[in-house]
Amino acid sequence: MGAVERTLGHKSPRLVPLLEACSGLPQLKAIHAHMLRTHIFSDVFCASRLLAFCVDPPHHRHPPQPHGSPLLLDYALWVFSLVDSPNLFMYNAMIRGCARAAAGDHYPLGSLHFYCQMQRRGLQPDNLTYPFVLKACGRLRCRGTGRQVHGQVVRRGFELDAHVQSSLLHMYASCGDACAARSLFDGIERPDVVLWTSMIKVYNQCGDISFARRLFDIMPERNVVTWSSMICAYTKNGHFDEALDLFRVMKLENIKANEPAMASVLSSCASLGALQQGERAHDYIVQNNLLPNLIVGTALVNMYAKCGDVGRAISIFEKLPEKDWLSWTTMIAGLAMHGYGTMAVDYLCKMIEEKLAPREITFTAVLSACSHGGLVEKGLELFESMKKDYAMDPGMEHYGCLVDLLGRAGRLEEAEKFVLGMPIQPDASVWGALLGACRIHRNAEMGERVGKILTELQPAHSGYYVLMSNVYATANQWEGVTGMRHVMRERGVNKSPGHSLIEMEGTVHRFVMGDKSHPEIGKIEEMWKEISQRIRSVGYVGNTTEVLFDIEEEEKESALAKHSEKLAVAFGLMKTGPGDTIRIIKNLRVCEDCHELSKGFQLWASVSMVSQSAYSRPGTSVVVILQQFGDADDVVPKIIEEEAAA
DNA sequence: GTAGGGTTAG
Repeated sequence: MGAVERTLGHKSPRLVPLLEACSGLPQLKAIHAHMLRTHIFSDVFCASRLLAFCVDPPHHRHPPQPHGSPLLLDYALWVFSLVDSPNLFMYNAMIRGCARAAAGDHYPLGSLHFYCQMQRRGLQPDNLTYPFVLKACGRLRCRGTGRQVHGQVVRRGFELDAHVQSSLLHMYASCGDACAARSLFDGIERPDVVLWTSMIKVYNQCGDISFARRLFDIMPERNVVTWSSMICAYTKNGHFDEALDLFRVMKLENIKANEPAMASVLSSCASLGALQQGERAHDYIVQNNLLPNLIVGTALVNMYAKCGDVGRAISIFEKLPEKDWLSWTTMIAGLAMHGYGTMAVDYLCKMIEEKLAPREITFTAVLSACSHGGLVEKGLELFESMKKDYAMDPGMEHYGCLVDLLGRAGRLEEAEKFVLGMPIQPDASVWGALLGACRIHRNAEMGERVGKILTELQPAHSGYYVLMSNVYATANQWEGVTGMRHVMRERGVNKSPGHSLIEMEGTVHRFVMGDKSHPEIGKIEEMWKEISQRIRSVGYVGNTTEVLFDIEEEEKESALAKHSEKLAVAFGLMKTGPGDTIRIIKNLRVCEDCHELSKGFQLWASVSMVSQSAYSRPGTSVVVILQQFGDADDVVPKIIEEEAAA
């Protein structure tokens, strides 16, 4: 028998300690039943305490859970409906609970409903009502309603309350009204840290991140939240280097980062493929005791998977004390990137066994795992299960994955039929997946048909022109290639430069095709010459099918030699020693020749390729990982001899 | 008699 049951056995249990000891809904129901039996529920104070428990349960305070508990909130809604004339406290509790609820729009709407109802019943809202009414307006992105509430705030004289002010700023930020936020802020005489920090969100929301940074630099005081807000803003807007730079400054200023900051730092490392910096962030997290935290843990899994170390990702995932649907999905997506199709499907099964329902993006991840792992039948089966067992309408990504699945397996006609039979209008990503399959299986006839549709759908997207001329090139139809280049020039489309990133001693180096700007470019080109001679001696012939121009074979090879991934490989080999790992992150897919070449390296290195996106199409990122086993000079000839002997 | 507030994350 627990404390609650024991106390309930007393003649007149004291309510407050009883609720403090209560650990969840079953015990709460016992207490509620007792209150109804003994008629103390009709006491407004007692009923208020019960509601307060539902909205802020003591077991949710440490660690704080910003969204509250949906089950308890629904119970609160029911309890509230049993009360004849609720008081201000009870209305505030309901408005607070609904405004904070995690899922769906109907809860924030509930806040507005209770706010109107209390006034109809003659109750005056107070300064503690407004922060949550405004939060609800922000979450609903109702600028009109928000402005009306702002008017009522002024009429009732709460406009000088700092909490109300920051709620107003936040509401305008969420509704995208930077002007209103700015004029409000300018009217505040001595804004505090929180108000300044809210302004960072305002400018972040409307995309003016450099202005947000200017505010950050000039504000009189900064706290941890200010720092993490700025780091998060950089990450959200794709300024990953700036995010990591700011984290560095933060450490120099001896400010201890918190969980949200670290989640963003890890996410930036993931996008940059910056494994070393990610590892350092991991150390920092351990040293500062920021684990176990569900979100930070998931961010670590994501970082290790995207940086190419799926083994670490798995071991961290397995040790997470708590996992939700998103941590499972992140793990499945990580396995998909590394081609572990069967394992990804196993993890989906385990997730379902843990009673966690897969969501739409979970299916995107597992379908892409099937397509990268060649599990065609399993993929088709899961696609059906998604519709049948989970009542989901597949989205564009799911159709894209399926086209990719069929296309990669060479079932091109089936894939095309599937696209034509889709219940929603296929977009460029779906056609792009089919075009990619045409290139792999060298089907110029279908490729031309699909490419025409694509370049009409997205005339400014360079990737599809490139892919289409690749289709022509693989089929040796050079007139087609020249034609495509002509159309591109006519339409003003430029091939967006592919780049390769490589991290050395914590610095990320960027290479683009034919790039001469790197300070060590001379040595890099020397290194490349040496490598290419050596691999040529073991039988490497440049795969020139992907060069866009109709030029002589030798020239094509030298065009290939300038590919950014090769510059990065050469640089990596220069800077590392035996046993080191070389990781290269690409913004576009790796060209076939560079892929072949990396495979060629397997003579003295272990190579794997990882695509960072759900399904391959022009513009996806690919990670090339080279593991050096030994010094090229000694090892290569030896291995070759051994191979020859075998 | 009650107690309740603003900014940051995968």
